[in-house]
Amino acid sequence: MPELPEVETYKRIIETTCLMKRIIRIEISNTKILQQISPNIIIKQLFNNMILKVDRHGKYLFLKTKSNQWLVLHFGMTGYVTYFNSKEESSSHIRLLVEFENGYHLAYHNQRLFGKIWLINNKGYFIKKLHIGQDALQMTVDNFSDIIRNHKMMIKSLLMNQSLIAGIGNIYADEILFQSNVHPKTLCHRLSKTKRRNIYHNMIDILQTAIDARADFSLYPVSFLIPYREKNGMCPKDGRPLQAIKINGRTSYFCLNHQKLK
DNA sequence: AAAATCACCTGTCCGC
DNA sequence: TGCGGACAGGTGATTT
Repeated sequence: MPELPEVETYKRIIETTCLMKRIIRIEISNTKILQQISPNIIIKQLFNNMILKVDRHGKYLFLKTKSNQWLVLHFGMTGYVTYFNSKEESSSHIRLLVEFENGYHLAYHNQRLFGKIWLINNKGYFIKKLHIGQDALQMTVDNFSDIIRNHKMMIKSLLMNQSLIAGIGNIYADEILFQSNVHPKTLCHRLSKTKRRNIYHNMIDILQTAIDARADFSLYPVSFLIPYREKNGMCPKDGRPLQAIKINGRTSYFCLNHQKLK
């Protein structure tokens, strides 16, 4: 699930529920997700601690603790968080569970185990070390345009490249190119300045719209491609069948009628 | 330099 | 009904 709008939504969930509450219990049910740290250390560090704030960079969440560390969450393909009281919430895929002194829980769910959790001291160094680029929503139009101009790869590959632009994944890349009327295989250096700027503005609009809808697809505008991204899907603009091709091993959906390869 | 391929995991859906 | 394969909103290493 989680691209930038989903992760931003998780950020807001945590911000509005979990800040400044003492942690009284930590449960870790999968150690594969933990990166270079043992469950015991995480438990020891989080116990009696609290979350002071939450930052997001691309698809990563950074939970700052009172002890001045960062609990870093990445969600992979299937991760999400929930906040709940008591045991009514039972999921077999909760990998990290934090209980606060008010009796509520923050759960990190992850079915496919592609997610990762770190506990680090230096956020800036972490972002640099993992080669995570500038967050998509923090970019300026000139900044974004220059990145496109300076590469020869396919535009969809660039949009999904986390070291160049952080936060866009397979489905929002499709959405951005669909709204921009650009074929996903268009080579970056062939795009005009006008087109580059147009893609930028669509990117910002789409991400912001998705965030405002709390990444709930059912609340997205009818003009969005996302709900139609499926086998035998139809273009929401003209009703024609969507094309499905593979780019970098990921399925790209687009409408050949108004996303032509020039 | 950039695309394709594979690997990592679990679960579901589709076709024979 | 059952089994096998393809596929899923991600990332990283390796090969072409």
